[in-house]
Formats: sequence, structure tokens, C-alpha cells
Amino acid sequence: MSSEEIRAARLDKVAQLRQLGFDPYAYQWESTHHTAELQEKYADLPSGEEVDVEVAIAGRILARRVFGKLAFFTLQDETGAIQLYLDKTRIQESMADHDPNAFDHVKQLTDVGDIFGVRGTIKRTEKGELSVYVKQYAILTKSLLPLPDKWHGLTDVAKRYRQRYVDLIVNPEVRTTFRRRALITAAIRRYLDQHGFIEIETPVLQAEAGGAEARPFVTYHNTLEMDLYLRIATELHLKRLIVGGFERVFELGRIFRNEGVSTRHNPEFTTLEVYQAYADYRDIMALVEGLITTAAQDVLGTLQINYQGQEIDLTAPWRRATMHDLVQEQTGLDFSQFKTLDEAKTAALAAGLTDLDQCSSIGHVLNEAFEQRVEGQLIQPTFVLEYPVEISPLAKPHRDKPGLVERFELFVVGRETANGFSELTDPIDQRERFEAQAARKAAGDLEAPGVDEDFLTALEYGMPPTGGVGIGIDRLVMLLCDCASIRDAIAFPLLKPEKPNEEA
RNA sequence: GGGCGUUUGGCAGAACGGUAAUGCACCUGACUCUUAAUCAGGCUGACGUAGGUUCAACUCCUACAGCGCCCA
Repeated sequence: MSSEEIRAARLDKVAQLRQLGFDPYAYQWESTHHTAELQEKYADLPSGEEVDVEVAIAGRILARRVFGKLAFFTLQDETGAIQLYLDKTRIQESMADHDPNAFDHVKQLTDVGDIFGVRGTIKRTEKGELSVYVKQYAILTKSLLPLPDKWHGLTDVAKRYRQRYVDLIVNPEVRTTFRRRALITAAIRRYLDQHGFIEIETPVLQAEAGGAEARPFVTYHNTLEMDLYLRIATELHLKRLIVGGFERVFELGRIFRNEGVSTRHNPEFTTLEVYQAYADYRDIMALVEGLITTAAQDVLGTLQINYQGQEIDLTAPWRRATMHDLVQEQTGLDFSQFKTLDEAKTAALAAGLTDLDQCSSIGHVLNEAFEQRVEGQLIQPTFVLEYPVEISPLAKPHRDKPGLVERFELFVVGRETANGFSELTDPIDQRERFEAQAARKAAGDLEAPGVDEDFLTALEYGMPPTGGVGIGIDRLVMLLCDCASIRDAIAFPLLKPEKPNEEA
């Protein structure tokens, strides 16, 4: 039978239900329990025994095993599943008032996929399966479309992302991931709240997208008749709040970058940015350790995690090493010895590094060496310290090391997971760095932002010494939920439309 | 953006260039302890799109599209 015919057959059952006086799209149902509660509460009930308390549950029918005068359904709700024991004699007796043929109807008119509510007692069957021994039932929502194969499930990844609702129904571990994701963000907010931080929402629509280097999405405001950009970071507005007198602020929110899509990149993703007045980057590193270990401990109950077959130990304190030392470790190159860009490039090429044409400074070459040789090696959590000023336009110069800034990035399983620094508070220095970026923008660099004059004005009023950090929440969720792709950590990742639009 | 791979019904999954399997689902019947229920019978329905080669294309070629992996 074709899917159209299956759908038609189910629509016919909808009509039959209405004819019998039942609403196939009910309005309400009162449950007394979730399935997981029942499974836990009656875990020790011996086989063959019944408990004479009445319970009510609801959920989706995942499987049907129907006999002549007996049927077993598997009912799934948000918490798990339980078997329904449907006995003809009992059902016909209990429902005699409003449906003398209740048992025949449950056989004829229900399908796998329907939303079903039942009331009954608890019984463990003789074969040992805890069940709700049904007295009354109601078809709460009739399903028209068949679910995927009960045994093989839905494995086509594209279909899983496009029809996440089906994925969630048939792949329980997907629900675990998103439940954990919610617990992780809740744990983060709780931790920050306990440490005196407040969350303030900053604008998504901006006249100038700054605070990072990335191509923004452009949109248009009709009545203002102007282009607006979706934010690429929350940094500059949160720092304005520090200028305004808030000492501990954060925002956990969505940002948008008009860049490629991959297993580690989605165009919209979630970051946490935190700013703490009177703190420097060392204070912030301790904060990051506290935040992530607390979230992991709260949600997973352990700091020993397995990510895609690798054992990761999140126990703090984490390794701290400078970018220079790590690059030297992997390549033998000592970048502090180089005096000119040419010298650095020549040595780097000799060491086997590639694609250095774009590098416009020694710092860029160092960063390239780091990305090519070091990043992927940093499996256990590692803070990489002291970045070149050329690639860190918002960080404060290092108090002891010229040419470097007080910045760290956290790497776990070879991925950048957090990026923080002692924030630059000198408005004159900041203007020079903005102008260097603006020059690159003018030269055609699509990722370089322009000068944010209002932010400079804010700095001229004076920002206290401040430490800040951004944490990629999707990547943190990937790590803690063992997701191979960022698309497994985002409920509805961006996908291209399956068929190109026919219009214009 | 480049390379490689992949795309077969609602789902899963086969097919030396020669009639497009099979399982689940679906339909009919039997069945009061099943849990991938079983047994008997049954219908239906698909080769991503557009071209090309060929007597003949799911199969070979080209382009396009979606998805995946690797690289940028």
C-alpha cells in the first residue's frame, strides 16, 4: 500500500471515531504519572502480581502486539516507556457505559504513532513485563503518517535533521542530548548567578556588526530604510554595560556568522560571553574552569568523559602553556627570535608549514603554525596563553611581554572551546586597532569590522580593568554529549532546501 | 570553493548492461502473556533531477541538486 493509501486509511479511522462519538483530536488528559516514575516505583513488583491502585498515563503508541482477546501496546512518553496490558474482558466491563465494543475498537482504530491515554492498575505480567493493566483508554490524537521501521529506525542523517520530530520519536538518545543541553545551560546560569553575575540581553540587530572577525548576515529595516546586520558577537555591548557600572554581566545567546557550514560550524550558534570588572585573564581562566567543571559535574555526575572514543579528564586545574612554547614543541621554531616577517615565513616554510601567503605579520605566521601543528594535538583541556597582538584586537597588551596580549584560548579535543582576555581599556590604543581593521576592510577583507565610534566613546568615559571570555556553547554540548557533529547538538541545524525554489 | 563518496517505496536494504529482491510497515483472517509476537493469505508502491551512450541503463558517461567525509 502506498503512503497515500495508508494516510487515507487512517483518515477513514478518524471519520469512524467521530461517528462513534469520540474526538480523534482530544482537548485534554489528566495523567497521574510518567512512565519512568512507574518503572522506578514498581521495579520490585514480582511477576504475575497486580497492585490495585489506579494510575493514568499518556503518550505515543510505539508498538502493538495484538491477539484475539488480548493486546500489548508499548507506550512512550517524555520520560521513557511502559507496556499496556489490554484485556478484552476488563476493558469491555470498565467501558461498558459509553462503548460496549471498546476492545474491538482499540484493535481496529489505533495505529502505531497515535497519542493514547489510559487509566488502569499496575501489573507485572507473568512473563515479567511491568504493565499498566488498562481499564479505560482514549485515543487523544490520531496519527496519519507511519513511523519509520521499528527495528532499523531512521538512519538517514539528512532526514533526521530535516524531520527532527521523527528523529526524536524513534531515537531516544536524541532526546537525551537536548535534555542535557538544557541542563547544561541551566547549570551555567545557576553558576553565574551564584557568583554575582547578571544576564543582560543585547541587540541582535546592529548598524555595525563588531566584536569579532566574521562576515555578518545583512538584513533590511523597511521604515528606517537602512541595512542592519545580525550580531557576530555580544562583546562590545556587554563591555558598554561594564562602563555603565555593572561589574559582572553575561549573555547566553545566539550569534550569526555568514560562513561555511561543517560538522563544527552552524551559521547561527550559541555563545556565552562573561565580563567581570576588576578581573584579569587569570581570574577569568579560573572562572571558566569552575563553570565548565560545575556544568559537567551537575549534568553528567563526573569529570571523566568519553568523547568519540577518547578519554577526557576535565579535572581542574587545566594545563596552561604559551602559544610560543607549544609551537616550539611541535615545530622546533622559536618565534621570539624572528625580527622580520620574511625571516619568520622562510623558517616556517622550511619547517613544512603551508599557505602562509595571507600572513601579514609575524604574529599571523605564528598563529598559522599553531593552527596547523598544535591545535589538533590539544586533546585534554589546555589553556593556550599569550597571543600576538595582531590577531587580538580587543585584548590588553601583556604586562611583561612586548608584542603579545593577555589572552587565552581553551582547547579540548583539538577544538577551540573558549576565548578570553584581559580586556583592552585604553581608548586610544583601541582606536588604533579598530583603524587597522577598518583599513583591511577597505582593502576588501569581508571579515574585518569597521570602527565602532560609540564603543570608543564608551571607553573614553573609562572602563574599569575587566576580564572577559566567550564560550562556544554548541561545542561544549558536543563535548559533554559526545556529539560527532554540531548538528547533533542543535535541534534544528541549518540545511539547504531539498528542492531549489521554482520562483524567480 | 576543491576532491572523494553517496542518493532505490513510508522506513531499512539488494540487484554481471537484460522482468527492480527481501524485511518492517500496510490490508484480510486466526489467536488471552506478548515484547522485532506468531501463523495463513494479500495488495500496493521506488531507481534524486535533466540529458547522453546502447537493441536494451538502477547499473556506463556528463551536468545539476541534496547529504556525508576530507581539504581550503
